[in-house]
Amino acid sequence: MRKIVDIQKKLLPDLMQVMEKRYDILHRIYLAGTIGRRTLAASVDMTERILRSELEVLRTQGLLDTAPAGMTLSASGKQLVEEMEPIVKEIFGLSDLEEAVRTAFGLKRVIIVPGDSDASDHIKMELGRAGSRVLRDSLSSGDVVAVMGGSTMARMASQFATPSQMKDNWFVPARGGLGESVDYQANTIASELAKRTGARYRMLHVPDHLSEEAYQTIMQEPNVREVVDMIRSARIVVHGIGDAITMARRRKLKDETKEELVKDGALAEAFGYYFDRSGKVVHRMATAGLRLEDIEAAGVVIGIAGGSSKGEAIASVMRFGHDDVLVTDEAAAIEALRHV
Amino acid sequence: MRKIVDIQKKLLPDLMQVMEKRYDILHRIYLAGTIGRRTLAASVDMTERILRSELEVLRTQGLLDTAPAGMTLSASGKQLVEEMEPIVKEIFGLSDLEEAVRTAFGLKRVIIVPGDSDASDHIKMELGRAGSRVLRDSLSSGDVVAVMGGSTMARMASQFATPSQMKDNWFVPARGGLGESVDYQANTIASELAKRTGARYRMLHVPDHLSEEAYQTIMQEPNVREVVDMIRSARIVVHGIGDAITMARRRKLKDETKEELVKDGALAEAFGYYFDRSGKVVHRMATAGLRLEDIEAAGVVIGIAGGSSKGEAIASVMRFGHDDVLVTDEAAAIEALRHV
DNA sequence: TTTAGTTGGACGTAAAATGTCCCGCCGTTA
DNA sequence: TAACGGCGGGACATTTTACGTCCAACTAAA
Repeated sequence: MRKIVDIQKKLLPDLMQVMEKRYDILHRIYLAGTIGRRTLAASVDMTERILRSELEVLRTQGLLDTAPAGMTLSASGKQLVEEMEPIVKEIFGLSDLEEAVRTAFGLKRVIIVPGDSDASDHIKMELGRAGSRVLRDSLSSGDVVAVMGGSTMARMASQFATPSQMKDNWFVPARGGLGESVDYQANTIASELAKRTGARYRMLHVPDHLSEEAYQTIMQEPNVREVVDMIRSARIVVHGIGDAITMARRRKLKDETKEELVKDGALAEAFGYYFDRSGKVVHRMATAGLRLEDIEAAGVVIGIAGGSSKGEAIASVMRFGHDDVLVTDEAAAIEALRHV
Repeated sequence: MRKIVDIQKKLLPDLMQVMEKRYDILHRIYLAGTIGRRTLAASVDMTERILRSELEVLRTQGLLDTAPAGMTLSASGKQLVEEMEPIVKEIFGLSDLEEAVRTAFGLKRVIIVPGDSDASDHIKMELGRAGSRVLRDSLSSGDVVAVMGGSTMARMASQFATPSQMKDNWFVPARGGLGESVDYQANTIASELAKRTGARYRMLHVPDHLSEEAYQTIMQEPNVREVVDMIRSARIVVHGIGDAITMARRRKLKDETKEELVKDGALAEAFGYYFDRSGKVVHRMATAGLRLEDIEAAGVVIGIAGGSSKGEAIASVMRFGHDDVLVTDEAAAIEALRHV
């Protein structure tokens, strides 16, 4: 059963949405017993006319009876709702969890894929796909998108699919930083996204750990300057979320810095910043690119991370409070809710 | 698995069509390896533009890669097609059967519901629902519909659902005939259909087995005359199909008439006529209403019957050759094909 | 180099979806 | 009993979407 639903989700994403909508309507009527169109419209948050079209379909299917006093489910309508409950849980079951996470961290939107990224590579891929969908749906014409690095971001990029070319979009790395493996660098990811979508991109080649002097010098370079300005004007920011200690090691921070991080209670890392349990910034990576104020100014900030081991880190970054959208998996979501 | 799909079909009536269409597209690309839009359009029999919209969905879902040389399935697209093959067989298995029956009897359209009406009442209901759908889809504004009696027709009527009122349609009994139980009389069925749809109806109260004289007299009655004229002008005729002997018994024909029927090889009964194996009329019910020439003149003739026991009778009536649409079940269809 | 086939863009038209308003009906309440 | 509020459903202008059609740019193979 699981299988056919998965297939349908891939093949008929539009119809699945419609299905949810129609089930929602039926379910409300089921609960209300008998209810009028206008009342119902308010309750399921649709305009009256659009609801009406849906009701016509349901009536055609014989699921709905109409009387002057209002609408009621027919026998087969009631039966359908009852039979559907477990199926709906299966298909849309994570929406409750999504809503819980959304309100817990005050986010605009939360997408949760089923499973645990720590346990299976397949889930990691799904997470990437979900992330790419969110990014695609957030994109408007002319948008500049700043992306961070990391393996999750790389998977997101590799799963990105677009119906048409996006010639007037830009992808840029959110920050410099060449320390990591090339595949996972923000530069690489920005360029892959651009290639997959027909968009344009810019790279930012600024080494980590620059002295203040060298930093100032390199920032004088017109082409570096130009890229940095573009990064700072990004309307959309997409980033992964990491464990602070792991990230520090991967970035080869000095031992004393690492100790300092531990002392300050650094727990999570995102877009070059290190956060403690309460979401406070305790350290920042020394490189050019997106600053905190740019993140605050960005239109849409999307965080992507999954796996139960990252739950706490995700909670920490979400408490920081500048993300709009979180894409995660079931295990991480449950774990994150424990650390609200 | 069957169950979940059945439920979804109620909520999304065109789910199957869309799914089949998209699968078909993917499958062709799968077979072709790499193929262009125009070639593909011809191969799946769609216009170029409509195919293009579908392709966009598939591309968005990451199932499809596009290159200047043509389109190819992505890895997950290939996987999807492979996973779908058995599912498609199960879900769409009946469409092959439908096509076989359609061509065997030269019909315009065949609808087959899974199962055997003889075995389960549930299937009988499904048959009724399928029949009501066909009738609904055939209806145009202003149509006069002549319906016959019988338990299948009664179930069809009770399952009829319409999205909106049909005030300018008429339902009339195809023939007189009061011999049977009231619930199954054509008059009752016409009135129920009218009530369920907001359409108008006329009744025809003419007893069976009238003498020629009485028949002529009753036909002089203006209101009888009027109804009969309306019946004969019906654009749509809907009828069940019965076993000749059973029907003869139910209509309380005289023993000698029954013997005659047997002698003439009467096998099936439909709209008051008895047919032999080859589809030739061997007897007619003596009552007012639709004549053979009216059936030939009707725009749409819909036959509804199911159950393996009726397979032969169905084949016989279909050979008669004036039906346009057949609604039946899996068992009857298989049986009918044996008697082509 | 030519040719046939490909994608993607563009655009006017047709069709469907939608917002909006109103009417007549019915049960309830004053 | 009369007024009222909520009901379904009809109607219609308008917006949005789908669709048919044509064309330009490009590529791979002949």
